[in-house]
Amino acid sequence: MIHLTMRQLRYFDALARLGHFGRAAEACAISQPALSMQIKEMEEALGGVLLERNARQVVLTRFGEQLAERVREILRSVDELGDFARASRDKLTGRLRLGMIPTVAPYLLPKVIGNLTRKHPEIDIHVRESKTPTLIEELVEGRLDAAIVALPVSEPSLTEVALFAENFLLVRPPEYEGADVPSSEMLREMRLLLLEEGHCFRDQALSFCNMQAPREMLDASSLSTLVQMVGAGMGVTLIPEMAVGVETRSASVSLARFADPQPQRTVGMVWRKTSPLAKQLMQISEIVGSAAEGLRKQAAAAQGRKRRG
Amino acid sequence: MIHLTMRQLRYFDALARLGHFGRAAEACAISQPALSMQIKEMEEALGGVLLERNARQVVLTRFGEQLAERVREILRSVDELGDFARASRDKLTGRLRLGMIPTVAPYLLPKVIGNLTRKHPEIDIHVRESKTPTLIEELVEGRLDAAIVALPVSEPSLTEVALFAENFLLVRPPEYEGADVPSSEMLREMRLLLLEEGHCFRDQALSFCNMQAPREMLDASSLSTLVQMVGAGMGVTLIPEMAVGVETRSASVSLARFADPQPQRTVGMVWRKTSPLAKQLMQISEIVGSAAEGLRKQAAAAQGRKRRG
DNA sequence: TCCTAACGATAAGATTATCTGATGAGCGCG
DNA sequence: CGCGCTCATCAGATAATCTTATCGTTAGGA
Repeated sequence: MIHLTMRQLRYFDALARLGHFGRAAEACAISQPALSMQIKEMEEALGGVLLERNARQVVLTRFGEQLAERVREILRSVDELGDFARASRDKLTGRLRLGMIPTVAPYLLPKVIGNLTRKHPEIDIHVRESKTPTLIEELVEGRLDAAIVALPVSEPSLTEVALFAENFLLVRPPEYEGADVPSSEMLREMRLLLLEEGHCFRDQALSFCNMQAPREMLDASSLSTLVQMVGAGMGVTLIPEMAVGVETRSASVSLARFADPQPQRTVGMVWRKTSPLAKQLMQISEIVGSAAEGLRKQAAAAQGRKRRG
Repeated sequence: MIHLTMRQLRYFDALARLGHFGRAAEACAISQPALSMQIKEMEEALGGVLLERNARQVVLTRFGEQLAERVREILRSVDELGDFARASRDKLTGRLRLGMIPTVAPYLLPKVIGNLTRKHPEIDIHVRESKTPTLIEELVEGRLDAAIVALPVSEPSLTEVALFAENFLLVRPPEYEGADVPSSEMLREMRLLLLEEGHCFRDQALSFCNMQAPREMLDASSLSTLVQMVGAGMGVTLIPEMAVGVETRSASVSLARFADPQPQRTVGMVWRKTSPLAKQLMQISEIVGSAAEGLRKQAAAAQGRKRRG
């Protein structure tokens, strides 16, 4: 019977991911020779070459590639044993790797971390901010425990829970204050500023206006930048309610609410259906949801002040 | 992050299976203290008690039980990495754990082992002889690579390939030689000797006669015994064609073939759909099939001699 | 009630596996 | 042609794991 160790699997996984002995060793917090040796032993144990060492790079053989997939799956299961153990103890404790999209994170995160650590001091939150596809991939692969994204995700292996829905508000240069709110058709005639490609919020905004992406190449990398651009008179944009408090506080822009049906998005939390933390995550989603609720109330108040001010 | 080793998983698996530190240690080919230590470390790593050490026995906790299931699954995947590696090398080589039912094994096995090792000298065949349910269980759990049983098995996780169909012949005491062959209805009036419970061949025989099990408690544990009992005038029985050569050579019994539709069974080979050896197993099934073909020709010749002799 | 056998836990020393740091060899690039 | 980057190899150090011997507990029989 072939004798593989967990070490070998972990090292190989790192190597397969990074394609570089030195960096993989660093990721495993060991020296490069240690990794080389384990990989070599693994190849001997399996009786096949896992990767080709070309001068400038390391490439997985077809065999190595297929094996890497299986190994990843195994490591995921092994890591889940730990989660399962924690869940069995039935307390909200230990590491929680949480992903968030960039149009939610800056506004929701402080509140979430505050509420969560207040209610569960033993919890150890690691947050990663990425766009939806990256988050989903990491989630499915077990490198995240849960993610907060715009729904729907429609990934069959994931459970999704809606946290809240929020409207999009129109941000215009200050001289528009009090002007009529344009319909979605009229928006198409205006210069609409957008986030760069890959942000789901960009697509949602475009979809509301029922338009293609303009080819102006002025895309911003954050909502904050967008609002600044509007303040500079470069055009108009949309932002989610949640961002109102933070983003319009110090900018000289005019905020307006669309007529019904207002554009909106649903933000929710997703996790692997098979996650042993399911029960805990459901609890957490409630905490996050109420944090968001509080935030939206603040934002509404801020908008009121803004409009009156 | 929790650090579990493959050792710990293997030792725990053995312990969960055997429920006994000493025997589990023996199964792992280590000393009992070594196993105790690893289990203890595993419990510490997971932060939960895996089993209760009562004075006379060890019992898995609910947590341990659930964990054991996951661990088994993981170990199965890990072991399959080896199989996968072999399969990738695309040669028929290495260990092959093959199960067979007792009404096939004694007749087919010598020929199969001969043919297989002749064509593939590097193959290392381990055979286990058990009744169908045991074989299927071990197969599904990854403790066997393939099994030869009577079809259908109807286990959704298994692939089944028919190897051959064989008729059942009537075995009577010698004085019946040349007498009319009874119909299946008439069989019910005769004293039909059967294998003990659990053999699929017993059920197939009963089903052909369309009858319940008689309550005579004379069940035999092998076809060989059955034929001897017939020779001693205790009744009649059925045997599969394949057994004719071996079982009636030295017994003074009369063989007769039923009128069509003759009773029969289909013998086939099964393996996990997910087995990385699938390709190889398909090849092997062909070799086994042709071995069986040869055997059945021999058996037919033997029957001819018997009838004439 | 006491003794014994069975069982799992513990401890000390030996053994094996794994790691580090130094160094070597192959290769692309300036 | 030598430099820098990369992975492989080696020797000695360190850490993980094992074995043997022994202990404490408990159930069952004398």
